[in-house]
Amino acid sequence: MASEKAAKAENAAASVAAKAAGKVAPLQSPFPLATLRHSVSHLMASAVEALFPGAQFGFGPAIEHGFYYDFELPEPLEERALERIENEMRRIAKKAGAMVCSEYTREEAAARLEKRGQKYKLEAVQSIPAGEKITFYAHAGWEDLCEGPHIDRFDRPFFFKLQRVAGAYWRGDEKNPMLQRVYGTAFWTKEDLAQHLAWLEEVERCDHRHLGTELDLFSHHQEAGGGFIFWHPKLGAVRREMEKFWWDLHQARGYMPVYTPHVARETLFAVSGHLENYGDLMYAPMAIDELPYRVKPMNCPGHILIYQNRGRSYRELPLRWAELGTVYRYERSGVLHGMLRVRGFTQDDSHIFCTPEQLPGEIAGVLELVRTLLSTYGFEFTAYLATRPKEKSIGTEEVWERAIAALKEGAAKAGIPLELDEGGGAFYGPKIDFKMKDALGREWQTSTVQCDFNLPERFELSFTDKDGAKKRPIMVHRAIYGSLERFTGVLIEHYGGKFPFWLAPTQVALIPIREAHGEYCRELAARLGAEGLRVTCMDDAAHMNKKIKEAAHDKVPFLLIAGEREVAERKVTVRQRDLEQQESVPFEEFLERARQLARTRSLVL
RNA sequence: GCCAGAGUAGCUCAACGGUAGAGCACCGCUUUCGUAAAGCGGGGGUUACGGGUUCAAAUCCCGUCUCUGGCCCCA
Repeated sequence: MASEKAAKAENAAASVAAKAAGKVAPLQSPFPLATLRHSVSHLMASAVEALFPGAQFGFGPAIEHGFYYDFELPEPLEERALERIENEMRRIAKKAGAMVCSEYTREEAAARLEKRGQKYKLEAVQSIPAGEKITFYAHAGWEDLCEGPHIDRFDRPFFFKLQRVAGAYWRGDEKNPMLQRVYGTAFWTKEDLAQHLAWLEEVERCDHRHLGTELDLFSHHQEAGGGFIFWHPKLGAVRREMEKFWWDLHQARGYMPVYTPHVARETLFAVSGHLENYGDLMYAPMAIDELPYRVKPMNCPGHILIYQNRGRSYRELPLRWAELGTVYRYERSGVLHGMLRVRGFTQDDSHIFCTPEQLPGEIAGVLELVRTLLSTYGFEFTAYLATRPKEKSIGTEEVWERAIAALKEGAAKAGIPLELDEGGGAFYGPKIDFKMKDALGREWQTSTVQCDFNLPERFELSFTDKDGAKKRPIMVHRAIYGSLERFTGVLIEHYGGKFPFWLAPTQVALIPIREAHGEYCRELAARLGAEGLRVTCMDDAAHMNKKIKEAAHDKVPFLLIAGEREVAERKVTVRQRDLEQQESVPFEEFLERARQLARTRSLVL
């Protein structure tokens, strides 16, 4: 078992490394890539001023894969203007020569910006703390307030591309005016740029929205409104496997299933505090028998009602209750995105009610569960301990300390290292969030474990302890998939639509060479089906070339081809996804292999 | 929600003021074939929806819905 896990992890790591290779840029030249990109953002700004006189400038930093610069322009910027800007950048770069840094006093700086009418830059210069240096960087007669650092000159070889235009609020605050942002990227070599662009193409190819259409996995509909996912049968099959796996893990760890309604009286959410703290994200009330009801945005109040239904003894704790609970949240239209950001989604939600003493053990249990689940899908992950927020939060300092200590202790027990996310906790308690890395090297937030001091208080939860005293239980919220929709969307991209055998919507396709071999194939299909495998028998009149093409298009893991030779020897010719070479094996041997792959939830295929 | 762009057959796209088209998919007939598209034929669109301009609108204008890229927020 241990070696099997190691093999899984190794396989996943190799695939991650291979795919991520595209985005790792080697360090070269005397300046880091981020410095080059920052300088190219200046170059772009100077080009924009040349082409759009009267432009106001915001900020223009380097970011993870490139840079951006925010502008306020007299006219809307269209994507097709990017080429013009690029050409102007090349023209300026040719004659630019050196990049020169000058230091000024606050007054001098303000005067220089005033002269050019740069209102955003003026605001920026005013917010530079006293005592800090105020510098400008200039090239080709164009200067910008900037702390640097920058490359020394523009006549070095470098390669860039402007990518897209977008809107962005000044200083990220939606009360401020919206500026136009141009994103781009830059590299020291042509090859690195080409490699990065190839990686972006690969990301595009793996986009779950495209694959979702191509593989007939899911859809959304204008008739239903944005943010609601319709799972097609093929993705339904994947989800059933995910749910089965999920439940197997939970059952083995002492969780019990609960089921709660989707709608409840508004008063329930008033008691829970959701109305007050979460109201903007909740759907409007509906009147039932003249009383207001709400669609649930979270599952916790429902689980609490079950807890409260009778007195609880310390003997029962910890209680671990789990539900695949579908919740609905009003998300602003602009944030919706495929399966990754939706308005209705199913959380693999669970609430653990326990004593303070039990907390570290419970946390360790959850973390182990997270690790087992994520690694089965081939994800690497990082765990972050999120501590008390600076602004409002509830609970005494002592309670927070104890909970954080319990989270740390639990993580140590489970052998999971924690990064620190200072002040990132919820107002009601500290938490551990997981970021998992997919095959393309991108990070996603899914799993979370949260301590909650708020709800037990609000609902006055209690248990009777050994000494007969009523005490307050601690509540742990945790979700591992987070949202089935989001996790599945990430999975589609992670696998590029090539689901491993255990998850594949169709696991095996049988292809008879002639009609006469159809009966043999149907028999084998029935055998495989009886094993619980998802099989299709392609015994219609089409030519076999076409069937192979179709099955390959659907990314079916195994094609079994049977003609005269196979029928005679009770064999099948196995054509494995993405493998040129094929082998002819006894059917029983294939069946055993398929069983094994499914049972172990192998990532190998 | 905000800024910008877009919505034509199931999918990918063409037509960009003058009769809405192609490839793939789908259906039918023929073909029974040894490894990634067999041949022939056929059906399918109130051009997202609603209004307007015009002799004439997929095409121009306005509104709504949905989507895309971002901002903000988040599972």
